[in-house]
Amino acid sequence: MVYRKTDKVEAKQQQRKNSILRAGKEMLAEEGYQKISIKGLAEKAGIATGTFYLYFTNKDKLVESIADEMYEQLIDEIRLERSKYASVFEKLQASMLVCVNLFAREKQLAKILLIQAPGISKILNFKLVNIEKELVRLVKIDLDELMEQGLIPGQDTLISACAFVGTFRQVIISWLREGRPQNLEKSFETLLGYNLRGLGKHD
Amino acid sequence: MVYRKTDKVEAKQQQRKNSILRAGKEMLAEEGYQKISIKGLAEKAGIATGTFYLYFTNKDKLVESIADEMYEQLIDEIRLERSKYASVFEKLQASMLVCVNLFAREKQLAKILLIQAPGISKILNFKLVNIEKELVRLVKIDLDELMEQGLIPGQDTLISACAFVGTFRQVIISWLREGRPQNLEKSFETLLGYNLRGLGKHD
Amino acid sequence: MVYRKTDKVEAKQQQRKNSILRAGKEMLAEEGYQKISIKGLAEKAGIATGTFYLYFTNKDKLVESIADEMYEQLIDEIRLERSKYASVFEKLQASMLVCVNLFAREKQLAKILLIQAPGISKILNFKLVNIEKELVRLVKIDLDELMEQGLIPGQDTLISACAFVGTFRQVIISWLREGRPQNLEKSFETLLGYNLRGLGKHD
Amino acid sequence: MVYRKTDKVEAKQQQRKNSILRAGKEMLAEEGYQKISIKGLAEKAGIATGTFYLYFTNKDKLVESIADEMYEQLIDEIRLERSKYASVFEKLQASMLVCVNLFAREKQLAKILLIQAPGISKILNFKLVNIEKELVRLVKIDLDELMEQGLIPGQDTLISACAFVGTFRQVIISWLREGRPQNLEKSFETLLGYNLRGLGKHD
DNA sequence: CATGAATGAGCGTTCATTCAT
DNA sequence: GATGAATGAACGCTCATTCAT
Repeated sequence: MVYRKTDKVEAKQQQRKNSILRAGKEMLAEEGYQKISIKGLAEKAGIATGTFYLYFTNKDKLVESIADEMYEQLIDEIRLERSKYASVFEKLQASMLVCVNLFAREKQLAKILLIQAPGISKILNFKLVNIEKELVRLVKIDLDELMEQGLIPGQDTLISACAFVGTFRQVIISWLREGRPQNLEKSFETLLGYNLRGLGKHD
Repeated sequence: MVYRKTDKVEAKQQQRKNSILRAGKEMLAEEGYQKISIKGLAEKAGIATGTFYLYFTNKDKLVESIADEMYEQLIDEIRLERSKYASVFEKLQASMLVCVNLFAREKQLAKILLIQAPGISKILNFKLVNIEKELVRLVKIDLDELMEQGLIPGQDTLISACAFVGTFRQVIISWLREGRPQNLEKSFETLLGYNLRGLGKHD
Repeated sequence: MVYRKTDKVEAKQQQRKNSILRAGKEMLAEEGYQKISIKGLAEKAGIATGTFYLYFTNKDKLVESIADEMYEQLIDEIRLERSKYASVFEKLQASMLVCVNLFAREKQLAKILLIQAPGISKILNFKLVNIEKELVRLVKIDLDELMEQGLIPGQDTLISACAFVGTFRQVIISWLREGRPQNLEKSFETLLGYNLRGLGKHD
Repeated sequence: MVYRKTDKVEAKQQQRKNSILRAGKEMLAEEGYQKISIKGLAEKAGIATGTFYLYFTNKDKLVESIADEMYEQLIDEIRLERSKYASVFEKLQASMLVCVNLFAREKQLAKILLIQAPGISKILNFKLVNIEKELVRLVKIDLDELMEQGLIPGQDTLISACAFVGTFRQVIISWLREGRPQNLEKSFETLLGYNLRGLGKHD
């Protein structure tokens, strides 16, 4: 991608938009959607309340943007990481590692996605839920392939995919809420083992 | 004193309280806490707004009542069911079966607990989260015992307990959101197998 | 007046009405009109909320009744006491002494009349104000007579009557609010002297 | 930053604040505290309900502001006027003349202070009562001094101060309520004479 | 374009009054 | 007549959104 030389104004505007998004994520992670007041958000972003509406149609649209950004960030990283491996097992493993690492790195994102998602406006919830669904879908594709290849026994891969994702989800939630396990990334191997056994992976 | 609180009156009142609770659960399941307006709730329950306050101190207290009710319902059923079995494996299995059956029976309860829990007033969120934590705690106790008895290999039982609960959680969420798997109860065996393998249960 | 033999029921009802009036006065003196809730009033009077409306049309009417009762009590006592004396000076003196003694005896009544009167529904305020006006009117009649008799010099008796009543009013208010002077009745002589001098009473 | 708080804007805001205060005083004088509804007040002030809260924290704080304003206005005028005279008699006279003139000029203020004061929120009542107490206190100081100087005979100056203030209070109240005396300021001399005689001022 | 004061619909809650029992 | 649960209008207040500057 070739960068078009943006003039100062355009840069400033992008910067403003980003500061709004950043403030939005922060508040979404800490307080939940309803607690966000545009006045408070604007203050945090260093702008006037009215300015917010120059960048986002309304409160809902801001949160939609946050969701879209999160979706892209997660799926892009997964795509990128998967491309580095050849075997489906490795690809599957890479997918989950990306999630764990991303969430470990960006707690905020994790809180929004795994904890705050509901209780938000219908449309936003829909978007956030979609991220989760997409992850299960990707895992299911992998499992179907592994089954076809005879690397795992025949099974209801929808259930298995849910189970697979669910184990990670629950551990991450525990880590977010209670700080246990202390080191999320270290738990990855343990969890992966649990799931591979669960899938009945042939040695 | 002529006015007597007759059985009929008392029955009517209990009925009213229940209709408020029912309306509350319904709205909580469908819309989330913040979207509940007392006016709307009262309309749904077929009462005047003021009447609500004869039965509940305020909005928060209603949701607390719902949470408490759910907590008791779930934990009581688990306790009862566990008492029927002797082996830890059977007890563990019974615990999860209770959950699956209860949620299959009371979709609303499942939605509130698994989907809407956050984004609710701090105190309520705390209560709902506690239900989940309690479940993980109970499973962990079982796993610790199984490990001691040498029925499963040495492992980080916190991770395993999370994983265990997480698989059920995710499948139930999928069922709630997308209707798949169609028959939740039938998936139980599959899911149990996945987890027993994951735990490394000795044959 | 010959007492008609009332049956038990009628007695009970009068008793009830009185207990409502008593509770009303108490609350009016302590809290002011707006703070009176019918529920609280009923509780204090030992009746059910609905019962209140069997005895009084509404909240306003209760307070009107209280005002009427107070008016009669004060004016009747004044009339009675005045009748015991021949000279106008003595009658005037007797009028004020009645007020001071009554207020000293029934602090509640004083609080309602001198402190809480306004801020009450228009009509009630009107009634309470009338008590005060009546007192000034009575004093003015006395002063006019004294002037005619040449016992006090020529003067604007409206002003003098207001001044006369005002001195008592202010001292009583001070006593109600701050407890000073400690003994209201002892201050009567002092105050009377102040006013007689003020009126220019010939020795 | 393009938006600048220009003088014009600031003037507009001060004007708005004043119109709220004016509406508040008007309603307070006519209806009493409890009858003020923010919606009604806003309507009278020509603003939206929400706008009120940009200028005052809440209803109580508005009335506090009104009280504070009144207190300062009265006490300041008294201080100023007293400073123009040397003898205590003149100072005392000046104090009361200020009151009479101020109340004659600002009927509203008089109504709030002398008629509506009670029945208002505890804190406000406290403030308004304090104005009255302060006046009595000031008068008492003067009387104590006059007594020390031998210009008036020995007496209970608390009672005398109350009496003194009470005469003015009652006349002003009569003027407010009934329009009599028609000309308040003309009555001042009469009233002053009454009190000086009452105090036993030596010729 | 940026601002933040202004808006007013909508919230949770109270309470004088009604009415079925 | 007595009861107290039920009613719903009205309250003080908040906050997403608009718009004059």
